[in-house]
Amino acid sequence: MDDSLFRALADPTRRKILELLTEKDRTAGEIAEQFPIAFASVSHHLGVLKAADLVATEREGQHIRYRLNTTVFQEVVRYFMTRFGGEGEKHA
Amino acid sequence: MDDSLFRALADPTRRKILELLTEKDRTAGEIAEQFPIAFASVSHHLGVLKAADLVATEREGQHIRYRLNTTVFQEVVRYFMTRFGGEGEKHA
DNA sequence: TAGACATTTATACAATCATCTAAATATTGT
DNA sequence: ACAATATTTAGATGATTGTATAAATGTCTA
Repeated sequence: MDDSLFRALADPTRRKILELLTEKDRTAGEIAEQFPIAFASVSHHLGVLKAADLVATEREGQHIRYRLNTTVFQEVVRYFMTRFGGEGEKHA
Repeated sequence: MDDSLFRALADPTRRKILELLTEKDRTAGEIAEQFPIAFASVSHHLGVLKAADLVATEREGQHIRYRLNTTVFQEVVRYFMTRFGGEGEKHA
């Protein structure tokens, strides 16, 4: 379980980005316009998420489309369940 | 899902502390001696974990005993499963 | 190839953070 | 009450981080 993963999750803007990507894949611009900060700042956040392997990208002409890497989230869930797991998730 | 929770999890020393507490409850001193940093620094980390409600404390004479707050971990697991969940946890 | 659009990279800066040492607080035993 | 032990709090410092603006890169279309 890489350190970059938890650091990436520590920022609320990045978590919001991940939630946006839950709904559907989006381009960098579509993501950026959801936030009151500069495009370049969002791009930086996207870079952090990508470095943590939480998202993947694909170029689509001028645009770059981002999508969740769900595999990594499964690893996160597994991390918490195995280490601190307890019994809170049985029914899901 | 509080921001302090994710920020608390972002530091590797704090995650290690949590893993130590998985094995058994421990006093601040027992925890601190596991790390190469100053006791005061560990105490600071413990404060962060407590502020995030990831651990709870109980005074025992001169010592202060720390224990995991497993309820919060269940919330973390639920957070990931509901938002990004997918199917990675079915069999656990 | 030039210009427009989409995105990232470079650079700078203020804020936050992890750590340290020293001082303060709390408890116990003499 | 005093000294010893356990732990936290205060204050300082260097490193990291989130954000901004400006410049660079990549892609499309005329």
